[in-house]
Amino acid sequence: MYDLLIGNIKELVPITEDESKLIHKSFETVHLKKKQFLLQSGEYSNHMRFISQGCLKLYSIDELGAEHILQFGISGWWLNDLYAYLTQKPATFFIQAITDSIVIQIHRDKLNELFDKIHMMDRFFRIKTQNGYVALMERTINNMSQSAEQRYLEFISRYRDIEQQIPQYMLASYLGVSPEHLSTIRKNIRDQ
Amino acid sequence: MYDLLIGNIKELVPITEDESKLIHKSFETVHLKKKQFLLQSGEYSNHMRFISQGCLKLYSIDELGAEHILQFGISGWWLNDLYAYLTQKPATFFIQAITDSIVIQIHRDKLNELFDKIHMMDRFFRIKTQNGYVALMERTINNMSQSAEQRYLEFISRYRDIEQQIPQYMLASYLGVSPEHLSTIRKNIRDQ
DNA sequence: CAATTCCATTAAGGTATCTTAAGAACGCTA
DNA sequence: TAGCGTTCTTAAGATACCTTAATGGAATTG
Repeated sequence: MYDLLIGNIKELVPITEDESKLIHKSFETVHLKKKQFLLQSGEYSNHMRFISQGCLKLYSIDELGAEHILQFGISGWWLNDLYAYLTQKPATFFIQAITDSIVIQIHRDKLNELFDKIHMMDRFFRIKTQNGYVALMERTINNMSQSAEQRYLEFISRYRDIEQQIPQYMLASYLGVSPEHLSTIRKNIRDQ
Repeated sequence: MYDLLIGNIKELVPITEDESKLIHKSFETVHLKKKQFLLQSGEYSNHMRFISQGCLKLYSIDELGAEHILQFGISGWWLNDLYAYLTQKPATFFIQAITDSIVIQIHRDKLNELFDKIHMMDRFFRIKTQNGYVALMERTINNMSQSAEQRYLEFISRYRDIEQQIPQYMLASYLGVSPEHLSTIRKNIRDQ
């Protein structure tokens, strides 16, 4: 189960056998049932989280009670309310399991220890964060320059594996449209 | 002029006098006239860039020729097409001076040398990127959950110093609305 | 397996924002 | 200081997307 995590790290930076053991020991495992929360708004987010199995969503709820999904995560992805983690303020986001899931997480204190002991861990998270930043940048541009239909088509071609694990209204929330509108978009595509 | 850069680094991580000299030597200075380009789509982005003076914009142009501003940068900010820098692929964004500007930049090869020589530089860019990621995350949520008027009000209260350096149609592009609509938004606020 | 809740579809009317077009104000530069 | 390009404003008609509401099918639970 930890092979996925260690493999994920080794893809980007070299680590020794001893270091990978130390990393393994520093993480803990969390099992989640469908709809169970890993983090709720108001709580403190003290862990960096890696999805070993399943599918989760990161979302916020606005003043009107509407849910806005910022990110999905599946096996092999990192997922967190990074703002809450970094600032150590109460979270503004929720993280919830969409399907039964297994998450491997490390406490901030342990991670900071790793940063001091293993230079490559700093580099690993620098690169991971840069990649995450780039993906978010692309998404922002897409949201600004593309129609909902274009965004939908891009999502399903890019993340077919995610689309198959989530209900359609969640995808609508991620795309920033109402479920009804996503339904008519799909109808229009069908009718073409 | 480099004091701002060194200060910017020291705000986040400790570095020695020798290291700060090495950092200084590794950067180069670029002077830009208003409207001059620091990077154009199709070019390679081989530098990490820090704004010493002035105001610049990072934007893309979509298939219809419309400009979408992803980020402004002013004195003391880092600004780059991170995707092009990291992947070493041709840039998809433009970086252009809005006012006469001075940029301090470091070539990727030199920066990678610094990463190997100075552990804290890895950490510095990890934290910087995390902060940038968090800011972009907030912006994404705001774009999804707020009206154009709310986004405008938030921008001017948060970035008054930027608003004063840029024409209104550029702010419209950043907010993702037409200049005409931003104008009517302002009129509505006035009339309230 | 029946009941109930959840989810996707469809349609109608409403709202936010866009597009186009025109003119007014502003700020350079000759 | 006149002239010219740039930026901002206003308004009208068009469009994308939302809200509400109703229906039927699918999934979950007792």
